[in-house]
Amino acid sequence: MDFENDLNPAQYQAVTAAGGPLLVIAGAGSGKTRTIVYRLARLVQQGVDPASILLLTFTRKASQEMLSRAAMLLGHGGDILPGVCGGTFHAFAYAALRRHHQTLGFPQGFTVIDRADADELIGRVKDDLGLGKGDKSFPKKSHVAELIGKSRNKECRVADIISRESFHLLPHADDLERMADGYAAAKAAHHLMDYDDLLFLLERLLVEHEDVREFYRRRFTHIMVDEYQDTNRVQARLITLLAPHTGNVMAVGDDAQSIYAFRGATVDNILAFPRIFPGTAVIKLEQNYRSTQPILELTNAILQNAGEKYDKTLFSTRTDGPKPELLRPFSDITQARMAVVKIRELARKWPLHEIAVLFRAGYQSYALEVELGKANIPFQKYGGIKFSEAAHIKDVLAYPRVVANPLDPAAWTRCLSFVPKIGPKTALRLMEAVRLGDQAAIDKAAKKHPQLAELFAFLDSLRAMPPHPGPILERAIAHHAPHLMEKYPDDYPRRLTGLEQLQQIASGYSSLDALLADMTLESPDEDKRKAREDHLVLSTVHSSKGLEWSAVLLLDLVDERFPSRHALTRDEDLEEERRLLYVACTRARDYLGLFVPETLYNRQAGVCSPVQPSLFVRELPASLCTMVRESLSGRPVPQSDSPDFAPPRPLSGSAAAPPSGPITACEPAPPRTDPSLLGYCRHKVFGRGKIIARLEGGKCRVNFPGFGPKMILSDYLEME
DNA sequence: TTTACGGCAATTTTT
DNA sequence: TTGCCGTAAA
Repeated sequence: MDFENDLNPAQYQAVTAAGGPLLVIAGAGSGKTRTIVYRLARLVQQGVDPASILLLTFTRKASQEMLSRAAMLLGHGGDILPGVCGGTFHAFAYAALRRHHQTLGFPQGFTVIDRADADELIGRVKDDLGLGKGDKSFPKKSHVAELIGKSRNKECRVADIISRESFHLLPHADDLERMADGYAAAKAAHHLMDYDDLLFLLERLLVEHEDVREFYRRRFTHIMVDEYQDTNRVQARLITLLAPHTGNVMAVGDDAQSIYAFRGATVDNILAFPRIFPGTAVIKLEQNYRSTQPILELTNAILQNAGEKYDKTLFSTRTDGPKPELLRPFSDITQARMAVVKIRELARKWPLHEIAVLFRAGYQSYALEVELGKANIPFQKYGGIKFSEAAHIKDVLAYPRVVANPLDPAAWTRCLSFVPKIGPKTALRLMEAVRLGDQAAIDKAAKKHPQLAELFAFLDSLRAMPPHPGPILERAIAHHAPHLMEKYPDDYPRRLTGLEQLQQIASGYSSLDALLADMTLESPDEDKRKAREDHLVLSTVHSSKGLEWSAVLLLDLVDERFPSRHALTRDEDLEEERRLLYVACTRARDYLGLFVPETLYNRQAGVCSPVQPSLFVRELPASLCTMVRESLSGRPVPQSDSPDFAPPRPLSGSAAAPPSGPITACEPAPPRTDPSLLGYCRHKVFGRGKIIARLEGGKCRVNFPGFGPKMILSDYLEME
């Protein structure tokens, strides 16, 4: 290993830094992973026992990649560096809690629940408290779950979250607090833990049990934390608690890439690190190995207007390359077609899997997905449903879950839902009967439903088996197969294949609990990146973190979409959107294309309305990109003049026809008396009404039942 | 109490 | 488009 040659001076400094706290600010594409891997390898080479190194990462994939690369450096072949304890905070917390579960008063262990299970439980709490019945203004259970989760991650009251970002729910604040309490109580009663509990409970374990804390502080002499900018407050406290006596805590991150504030991550952690660990050496990695200089100039400009940060300016030795392009389709609908044309062009230069299309939110790629289908371009979407979230997987896992924890309500309802005539209510009663050991009630129900007796017999037989996940899963799948066929008649074979994969995964485990926890903590959503050969990549910006492509296209860079309209009111939210854009643009190696549609199609109104380019695009110096307009044929046309962000002129009047094709997209709007514009509409005060006529000045005559005809500005109407 | 159906709203990001 | 929720029928 030739550290000096393989690394640049800053990287070398980070890799060879002596003991003590170390903070590495690693700009995008600056060889962050390389630095961690080399440091890991060097420590081991210097005789540090791998088992005394703790490597905390954001995803399991990241940790595996680092460990196997370090092993390679050390000449261990393709193996993963043996002994190093690596994984996510949640997975580490789970392992620790499991080890010490008696200490914490969970003699029977516990089950980790995912977001869907939490939603369900919260729904039940809502019913129990009799809240929200017939009240349309009461938030849905998943929304409530979100609020509760946020309050825990940010460590404030639910009411605070509400008053900060959902003030329309303030009338329900008390009820929502009660639900948060009820949810916590329900989890305790059923031996369940959600993601947040894992972290808080680990903290409690370490604070209250000095012996346990000392155990870990001695066991790990070196702690390395990746993506430190995405840690929340508990996670930072956990690091402090775990910090070894040697003081060897290394945090790596980039404050400019902090994009998880919505779930409690705070940039403060990385900014405060040197204060919390006095004597911290701070090293900045600023040389970028990924992108061309023109792309970096744009990304640096995006950061220019950011608030508090570690100042850094990325530079590259790759001075060549085209400027980023600003692509201007007529609308978000024609954007999809224009993107396909662009993708075809890029695909002449790079394989498809070197091209990615990124967007702010999952739904923004729907139109493109349709066009890609028509154009026969294969693609792979990231951020979609994960393997372990697929319904059939959860269905099958419900059986072993009942075996592992007979108090698990979500698991019971799932199993029992396959017995005809048994719904949520009966399922709940049966679970109670099981809990109380009320054999009479169970027998009675079993007599009534023959299939129920079968199910109980089956579950008992599972319980009687030795606790090996492999065989248990095999039986569960066999038992479930008929239901699968019934539930997914056309999709049956594909899902069965998925279950066989699950069986494979399960047989690699020796403990049922560990399998179940892993399935909720880190779904093996595989290395489909490399596995699927030549697929275009579609991804949300969040899921693109840490990845890179030769060419990157970014969709919908207009106000309300990116930045998202939810982020427009508060400054800190807007700052996060800016960093999100920064992350997106820094994924590109050679080509970056930014789509800025001139109009957005409004489905309800059936028209396209003009939009402003994204705030972040507007503030960019025009010289940093090239503008390309959409021609009538859908082909891009380079513009000789520099970008100009005067608000786009309305195509005709206040509305244009829906863009069904490139040509019709700019046909003149129909005359104002066109009957197609005389449909039904809604008004905040008068309710539903019928438009009788369109008048000058954007006004309409509308007939509201019960109120009679009124003259209304169409801005105040919502079309149906 | 279950199940089927239809209306209706919403649609950010996720360990 | 989906998916949630309330309603009505069985």
